[in-house]
Amino acid sequence: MTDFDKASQKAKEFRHREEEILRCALELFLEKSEDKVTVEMIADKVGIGKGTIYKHFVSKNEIYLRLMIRYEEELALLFGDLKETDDKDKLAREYFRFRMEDPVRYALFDRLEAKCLVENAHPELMTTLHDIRDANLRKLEAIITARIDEGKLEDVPAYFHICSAWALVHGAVALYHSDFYKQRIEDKEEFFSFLMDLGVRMGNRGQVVRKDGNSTE
Amino acid sequence: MTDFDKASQKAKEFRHREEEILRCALELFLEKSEDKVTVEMIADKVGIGKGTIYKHFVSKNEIYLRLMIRYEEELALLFGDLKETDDKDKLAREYFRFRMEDPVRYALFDRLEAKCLVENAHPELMTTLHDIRDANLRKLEAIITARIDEGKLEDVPAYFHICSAWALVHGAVALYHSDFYKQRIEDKEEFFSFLMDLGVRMGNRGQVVRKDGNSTE
Amino acid sequence: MTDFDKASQKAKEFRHREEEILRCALELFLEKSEDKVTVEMIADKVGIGKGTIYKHFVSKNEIYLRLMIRYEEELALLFGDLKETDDKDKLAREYFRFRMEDPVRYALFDRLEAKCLVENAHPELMTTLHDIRDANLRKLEAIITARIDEGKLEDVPAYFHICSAWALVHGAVALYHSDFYKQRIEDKEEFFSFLMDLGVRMGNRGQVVRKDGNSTE
Amino acid sequence: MTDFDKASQKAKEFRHREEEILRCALELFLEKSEDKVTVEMIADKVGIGKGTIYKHFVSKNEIYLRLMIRYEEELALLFGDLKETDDKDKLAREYFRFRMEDPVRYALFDRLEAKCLVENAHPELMTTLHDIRDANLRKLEAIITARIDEGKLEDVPAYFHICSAWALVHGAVALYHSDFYKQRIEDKEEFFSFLMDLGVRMGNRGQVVRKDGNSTE
DNA sequence: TATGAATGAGGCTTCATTCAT
DNA sequence: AATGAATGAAGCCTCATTCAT
Repeated sequence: MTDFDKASQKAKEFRHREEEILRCALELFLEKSEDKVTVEMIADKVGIGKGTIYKHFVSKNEIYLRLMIRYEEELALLFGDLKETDDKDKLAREYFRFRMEDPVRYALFDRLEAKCLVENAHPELMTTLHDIRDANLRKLEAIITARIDEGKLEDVPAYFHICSAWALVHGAVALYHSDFYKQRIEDKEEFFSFLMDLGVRMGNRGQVVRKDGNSTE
Repeated sequence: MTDFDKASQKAKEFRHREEEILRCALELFLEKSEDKVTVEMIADKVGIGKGTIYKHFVSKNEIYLRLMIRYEEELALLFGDLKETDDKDKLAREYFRFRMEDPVRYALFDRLEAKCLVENAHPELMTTLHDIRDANLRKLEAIITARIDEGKLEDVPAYFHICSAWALVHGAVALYHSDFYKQRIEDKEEFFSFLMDLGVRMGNRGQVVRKDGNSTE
Repeated sequence: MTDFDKASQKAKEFRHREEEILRCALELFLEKSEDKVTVEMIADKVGIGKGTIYKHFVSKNEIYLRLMIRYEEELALLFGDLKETDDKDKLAREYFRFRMEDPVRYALFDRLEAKCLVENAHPELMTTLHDIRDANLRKLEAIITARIDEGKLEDVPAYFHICSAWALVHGAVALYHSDFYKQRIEDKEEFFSFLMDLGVRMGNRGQVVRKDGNSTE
Repeated sequence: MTDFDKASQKAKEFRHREEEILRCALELFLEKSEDKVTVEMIADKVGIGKGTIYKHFVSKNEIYLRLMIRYEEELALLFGDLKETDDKDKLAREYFRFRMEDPVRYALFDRLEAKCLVENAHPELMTTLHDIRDANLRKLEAIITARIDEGKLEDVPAYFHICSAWALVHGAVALYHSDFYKQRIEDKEEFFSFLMDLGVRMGNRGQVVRKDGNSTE
C-alpha cells in the first residue's frame, strides 16, 4: 500500500468517525432531548474520548448544526429528483411524507435551530444551512410558479403556497408529538392521510367556493 | 381591622405576589428564552428575594406549568363564550386569532411543555393542564359534531377537524418565528389572512373537487 | 437586635468572607503561582463552596484585579501621608521600602496585570486600578516638580524621575526573585541598601560630573 | 553521494528543522503570550506535524528553556567581544542596549524562566542556562573588579555594580511594557537615553556629592 | 523518522435549590 | 413569611502528550 493510499485510508477512517459521532449524537438526542445529552455521553456511545469529539467539531453547537445541515441536504436530494413538470400535488405529498417520516427528528432540529439562533452559534454554518434551504426553496418556487401559470393553483405569490404547506406539515409534526392530542387521535394512519390530503389540496385552484357562492372550476 | 381581615389582607397580598411572579417570569421568558432567565432574575424583576419564589412555587418547572395552565384557561374563556350553534368558521377564526395574537408566547409554551414532559415535572399539574384542554376539546367537539351532522363538514371524526386546525395554527406560529421563512414573506398581513382562510375552509364540505372532477356540494 | 442590625451584621459577615477569599487567594498565589491555584483550592482554603466564590467575584480574573487594586490602594495610603514639602529622597526611600517589603507579592501583581491586559479582563476594574495609579502619580509629580523648581533635581520632565525610580525598584524586585543572582548576592541587606542609595540619589542635581568635568553644584 | 553524506545531510536537515521550530515558537510567543500558543500552532507555523516537535523536544517547557539558553548565549557573544581593558561605561551601555533592543523578548524570557522554575522543569537545562550566565558573570566581574582597582568605581563587591545595572535594565524593560507608564512617557527616546545615562553613571566613583557636600573626585 | 488522531485530566463557570436567620 | 448567602453537581471545553502507523 502506498503512502498515498495509507493517507487516504486514514482520512476515510477519520471521516467515518465523524459519521459515527453524528449518528450516535442524533440517536441520543432523539432518545433524551439534547440538553440531557452531554458531550461525554456521546463520546462514550461512540467509544472514543471526549477530546476526540473536539477534533471533529469545535463545539456541541456545531454538532447540532451539522445534523441540521444533513437533514436539509437529504431534503435537497428529495427535491433534486423532482422535475419542473412534476405535479404540485406529488411534490406536496413527497414533502409531507419526508417530514412526517421521522417527526421526532424534525422536531429535534426545529428546537436545535431555535437554540442556535438564540445563541448565535456558528453563523457561518447557519448560513450554510440557510443556503441549502434557499436552493430548495428556489426549486420549489419554480414548480409552484409553473403550476400557477397553468391555472392549477391560486394566483398568489408562490411562497404563499410553500409557506402554507410548510406550516401545515410543521403543525402535523408538532401534533404528532403533542402528548395530549396524540392520545386522542385513535386512527393515526387515517388521520394523517386526511391531513395530507388537506395539505395537498390546499391552495389548489377551483377548490373553493368563492364569495359569490360559485365553485370557480 | 379584625384579625380575620388582616389575615385575609395578607392572603390577598400573597396571592397578588404570586401574580407578579408569574407576570414577570413570563415577560422575561418572552424576552430572552427561558434557559437564559434565572430564578434570581425573576426575583429581581419582581423586587423580592429569591427564596420567596420558592414559597410560591416548588420549582422553576412549576412556574412553567402555571403559566401554561393560565394560557389554557384563557383559551377556555374564549371557548366559554361560544354557543353550540356558532359557526365552525367563526370558531376557527377565533381560535386562529387567539393563537396568532401572541405567537411568541404560544411558541414559548410549546417549548415549555416539551421540556416538562421530558423531565416528567409535576405530573399533577400536567394533568391539570390536560384536564382544561380536555374540557376545551369537548366543547369544540360538540360544535364540530353538530356541524358534521348538519352536513357542513366532512364526515370524519370530529377530532380530525380539530387536530387539522390545531396543526395549521401551530405551523403558522412556527412559521411566524422561523427566521428563514420570515424573511421571505413580504406581505405578512396578506399571507396570514390567506393562511387563515385556508384553515377556515379546511375540511368544509363541498370545498373540494372530488376525483371525478365535480364539486360535491 | 433589630432587623437593621441583623442585616448590617450579615453584610459585615459577607464582606468579611470576601476579605477571607482575597486573603486566602493571595496566600495561595504567593505560594504556588496563580496558574496552579484553582478556584476550588481557594474555596477549600477558605472553607467554603466553590460556588460561593462566584457570589463575590464574577471570575478568577476579578480576584486578580481586586488584589491588585488593594495593593495600589495601600500605596495610595503611603502617598497620602506625604506632604508637598517632603523631601524627594524621603519619598523615594519610602517607595523603595514599600515595594521591596514584599517583592513576591509585587512580582505576582506584575504578572497578574500582564495576564489581565492580554485577556482584556474586566476593563472597568482595570480602569479603576489605573485611576488609583493616576492619582498616586499626580501626587508624586507635584512633589517632584516642586523639587525641580527648587533646583534640587535635574530639570527634566517630572515623569523622567518617577519612571526611573519605578524602573529601578521594579528591577530590584525582579532581582530579588532571580534565582541566579539571588545566590550570588551574599550580603543582601547591604546590597539592597546600596541599591536604595543609588535610587535615592538618581537624578539628584549636581551629583554628576558634567562633560566639562566640573561638578555642577 | 555516500551513505555517510546522506546521513550527514539528514542530520543537517534535522538540525535545521530544530532551528525552525525554535524560531517559529519564539515568533508566536512574542506575538501572543506563551499560554495562548499551543504546540499545534507551532507545528502548523513550521509546517510539520505536532508529533515531530516531540522528536526534537521532550516538552513544551524544553522549548522555553532552549530559547532562553540561546538568548543567554547571544549575550555571551556580546561579552565575548569585550576586553578586560574596556571601559565599564561602554560595557554598561552595550548591556543596556542589548537588553532594550527587544524588550518584548526579554520580558518573555523572564516569564518563561519563572514558569520553569515553579514547575522545576528540566533541571539539567536550567543548570546549563545558569552555567552560561555564570560564565558571563565572571567575565563581567573581572572587568568591574579591574575598574574598582583603578578607583573608577565605588569600592563595593563587584556584583553590587552588576546587579544594580541588571536591576535598572530589567526595570527599564518592564517599564517599556507597562501600559500605564507607557502612556505617560511622551518622549520615549529621550527618556530611555536619560535612563541609560543614569545606569551608566550609577556607581561611578566621584559622581556623588558626599554628605560633606563635596564631590569626591 | 514523521505524523496527527486520540486522549482525559482538569479548569472555569452556572444556577436551581436549600436553609438558617 | 421573607430573605439571600451558600452550595455543589454538572457541563463545556482546552491542550500537552502519547502512540500506532
